[in-house]
Amino acid sequence: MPDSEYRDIRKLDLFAQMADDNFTSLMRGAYVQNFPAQIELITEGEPSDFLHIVVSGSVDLFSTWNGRETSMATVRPISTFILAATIKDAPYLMSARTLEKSRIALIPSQDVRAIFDSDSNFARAIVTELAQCYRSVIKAQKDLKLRTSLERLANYLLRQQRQTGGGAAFELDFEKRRLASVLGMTPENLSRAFKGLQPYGVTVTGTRISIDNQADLERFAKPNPLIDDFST
Amino acid sequence: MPDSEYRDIRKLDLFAQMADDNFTSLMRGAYVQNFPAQIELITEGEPSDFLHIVVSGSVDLFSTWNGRETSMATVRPISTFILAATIKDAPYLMSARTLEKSRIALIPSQDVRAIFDSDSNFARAIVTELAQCYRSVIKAQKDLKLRTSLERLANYLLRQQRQTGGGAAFELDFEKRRLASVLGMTPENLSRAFKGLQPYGVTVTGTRISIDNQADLERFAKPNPLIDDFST
DNA sequence: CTAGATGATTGACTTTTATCAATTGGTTTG
DNA sequence: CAAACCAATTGATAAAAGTCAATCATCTAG
Repeated sequence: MPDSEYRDIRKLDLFAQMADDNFTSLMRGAYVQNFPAQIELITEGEPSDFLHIVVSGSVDLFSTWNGRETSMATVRPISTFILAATIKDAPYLMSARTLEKSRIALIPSQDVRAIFDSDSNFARAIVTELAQCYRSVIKAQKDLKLRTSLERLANYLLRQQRQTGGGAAFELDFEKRRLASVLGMTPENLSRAFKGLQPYGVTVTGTRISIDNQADLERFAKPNPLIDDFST
Repeated sequence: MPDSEYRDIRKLDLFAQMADDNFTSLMRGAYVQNFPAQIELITEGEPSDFLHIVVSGSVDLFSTWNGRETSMATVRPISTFILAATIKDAPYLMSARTLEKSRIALIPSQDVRAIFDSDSNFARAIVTELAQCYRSVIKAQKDLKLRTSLERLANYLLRQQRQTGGGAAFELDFEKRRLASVLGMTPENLSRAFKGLQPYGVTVTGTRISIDNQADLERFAKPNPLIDDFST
């Protein structure tokens, strides 16, 4: 693993406070691999052999049932995924596939569990990370249960706007079909939902979104930190 | 706090492995209180001052937005709730109200955080608990995004059946209006959904459910451990 | 026991969302 | 360049779910 990557991973909240020895030992057992786009990295139901870290590129976490599929989350650098399965030594609940050419670090789950047992700083970091993940899913759940698809889209746009710096115009960070899946609707419906937001001053040109009337959109979307603020 | 309750709490996975001193010190700062039914114990958005433990009775975790309300989960004895908020020292994401007369233990959040820092067995238990909670919400999320309301109800009934021992007939464990909310539908819709399951051999009499054709219902519901098995 | 309250159900209707089919528009590739 | 492909959009329709109002059933308080 190149030194710069090693240092980047070390800087992750999850690893930042742990003992040097333990980090080194974790990394000794780790692979780093380049994957092309659209490769299925893990499949739900399989045992969790590795904790994964997205070093570059991006990864889609998705689930299937009865021939249907839904996108649960997108993982972007630099962060980990399937920490809970690793810790519990339980089967993956979600599958993962690369969205683009990606570089992924794989740390054997049993190493993670072993060092978790011996390094209390690492254990604490894991707690914080898991609590964060838990709260994120709860927010997603509230979004899904309390809002219509139009409201979900409106709030998604406002979040995306904030995340890209707050300007009136910004780019969607993934293709619309997957945005639809993330938001829990069909692509056709997303198309119509974008139209439905026109009266509130939303203009769409390809992947470019322009919010022409911030106040109107916010009045409609009613964003709420207990749903939309991913940092707390 | 009566001795028997003290011992029951001590037996919880979360506290079972921690040092005696630390447990005693946690409990010294704790209150135990009896609440009547329908009392709002915590309100979403408030700072998380206490980790709560349901000693007896039951508690509904729910959320609201824009005048709408949805039931997120039910907590039954003996377990804790809002652990993630306590650990992160972040605002509650859900409100909680007693469903019936309930006995609740309240442990000051700062005590939990302090002992979490010093007792690594406790920290480990918290990790396991959080990972469990996280995976439960992911399952709920999959249930919601991948299934229609009829399928959710069918699978709920099968889960409930298993949980009550597996017999063909069993009781619903809460009122239908709240079941509807948990399943993400309106009470009217739940009524119709029960009718919709009649062709698969489901009979409803008040809160009593009878599954007359197990195979048929399962063929329709297609239960999946990665969604419906809450133990992994 | 009865009146009142509350939850459950039903019917009629509307809204929301999904499905299917066809078209558009851009991109890739032989 | 043209064919092939694929995501996105659009229109027509169907299915799912929500809303509103009325009624029914159950339970409880006086």
